[in-house]
Amino acid sequence: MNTKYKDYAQPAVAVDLAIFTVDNNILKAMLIQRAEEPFRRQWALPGGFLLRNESLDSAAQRILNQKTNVKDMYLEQLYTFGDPQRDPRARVITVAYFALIPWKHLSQPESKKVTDLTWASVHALPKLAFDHKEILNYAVKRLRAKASYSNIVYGLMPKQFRLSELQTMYEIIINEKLDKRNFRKQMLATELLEETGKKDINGAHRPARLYRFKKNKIVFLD
Amino acid sequence: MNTKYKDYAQPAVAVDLAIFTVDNNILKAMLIQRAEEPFRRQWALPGGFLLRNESLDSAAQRILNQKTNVKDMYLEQLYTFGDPQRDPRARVITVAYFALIPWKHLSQPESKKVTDLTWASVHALPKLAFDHKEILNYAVKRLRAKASYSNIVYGLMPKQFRLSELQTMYEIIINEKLDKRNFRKQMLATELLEETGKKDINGAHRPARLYRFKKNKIVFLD
DNA sequence: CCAAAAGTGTTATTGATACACCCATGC
DNA sequence: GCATGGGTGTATCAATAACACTTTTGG
Repeated sequence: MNTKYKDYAQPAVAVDLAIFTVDNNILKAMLIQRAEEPFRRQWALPGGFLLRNESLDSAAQRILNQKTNVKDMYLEQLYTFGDPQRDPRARVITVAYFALIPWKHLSQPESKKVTDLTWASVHALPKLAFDHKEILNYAVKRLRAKASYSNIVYGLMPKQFRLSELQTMYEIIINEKLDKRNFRKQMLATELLEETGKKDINGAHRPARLYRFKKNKIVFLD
Repeated sequence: MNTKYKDYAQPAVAVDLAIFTVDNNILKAMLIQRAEEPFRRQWALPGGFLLRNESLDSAAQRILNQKTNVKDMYLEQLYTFGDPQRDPRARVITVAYFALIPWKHLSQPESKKVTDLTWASVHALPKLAFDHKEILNYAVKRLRAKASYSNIVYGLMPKQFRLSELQTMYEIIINEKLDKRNFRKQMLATELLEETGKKDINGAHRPARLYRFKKNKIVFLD
C-alpha cells in the first residue's frame, strides 16, 4: 500500500441498535430523541460510541441495558455502515445490531414519564437522524427474512403464551395470515414447546393452554 | 451517557477480505504473507486500513483490485470483528468482506512469481495472523449456507461452462454429492441459464453443451 | 469396439396447503 | 343459550429424492 499515513481515516466507531418489540399487535422500534446537534430534537436509534476496552457485542449490550432493564434478549450484529458522509460532524462508522424484546418484559420503565424515548410503528416512522432510517429498514428486512425460516420470533414472546398469540406474532412479522391447524401442527412438531399445565382465560370463551419454550430454545442460522 | 471523552475507543478501522476461488476442485482462500510485525512472515487475509474519504464497500473493492485484476466479482460484507485484543499493536476493528472469483479469471497474475501471495485450501490452512482464522471460518460457513439456498455459486463459475462443472462446483462448496438428473432438472427450471450453442470437448467422450448465465444473474437474499 | 462423460423420465416419498366443525367458558 | 376464541384431522397438491440406461465422441 502506497498511501500516506494522513490519508487513513481515523473514524469514531459507534454502535447503533434497532430494538424491536410488538405492542398492541404492531411491530415497533425504539427511538430516542436527540438532545444535541446535529439533528437536535430529531428521533434516532439508540446508540453510542465504542469504549476503550469494550468489544462490539459488549457495547451493544451496554447500550441495551441503558435503555431497558431486560436481560437475555435476542441480540445479533446486523451490518456495518460506513459512508463517509453519514455523520456531518466527522467520520463515524457504526456497527448496527438488532435486538428483540417481548413487550411484557419492559413496559415497567415506560411509566417513569420519559419523553425522549418512544416506540414507533415501523410502518409510520418519523424522520430519523443520520442514516438511521436505512439502518432500521435493513433490520426490518432481516427480521422478516429470518422469521420465515428460523424460530427468531421466540425472542418477542413472553415467558408463557397461548399458541394463538404465537401465531399472531408470526403473522405480524411476516405480514401474512396463517392457517391455524397447520400452524399448530408445525409448531408442536418442532418439539421446542412444552405445556406449562396452566390455562389462560381473559374473555368469555374456552381457556387456552399456556406454553413455554424448552430450555434449549435455539435460534438457527445466520 | 456519562463516560468521559478519554474512555472512548479511538480505533483504527480496517477491511479484511476472505477471497475464495475453486482450483483443481479445491476451495481455496487467498492469503498474503506479512512483511512486517506483528506476525511478520505469517499468513494473513488481504486487507488494509480504511481511507479518509472511502466507504467500506469501496475499501473492500480497492483491496481486491490491488490483489487481483478481476472486475465484477461477487463481494459482500460479512461481519465486523472488534475484540479489544485482536491486534496487539492498538485497537483495530475490522470489517470483513467475502468475495468469490472464478479461478479462470485470475490465474494470469499468478505467473509473475509472487511468493507473498498464496491460495490455500480451506481444509489445510496454515497458522494465520490476528483472528484471521476465525474470520475465514466464519466466511466459509456463510458461503456454505448460502450455496444451499441461493445461486451464489455462480460467482465462482467462468463465463461459460458445462452443467457437470456447475454441479461439481456445488458439490465442492456444500460438500456432498448431488444426483445428476435432479440437478440438471432444477438448474434448467430456474431459467437462469442459457445455452451458448457451443460445445466443449476435452477428452475422448461426447462433447458437452456449454451454458452461460443470463444477464439478470441475480444473487438472492442476505 | 472400448472408455469416458453427456444426456435423458418416471416413480415414490415427503412436506406443504386447503379446509370445517365441535368444545369450554363467561355473561 | 349465545358469543368468543380454543382445539382438532384428513385429503390434495407440490416439491424433493431415488434410480439406470442410451448417446456421442476420441483413441
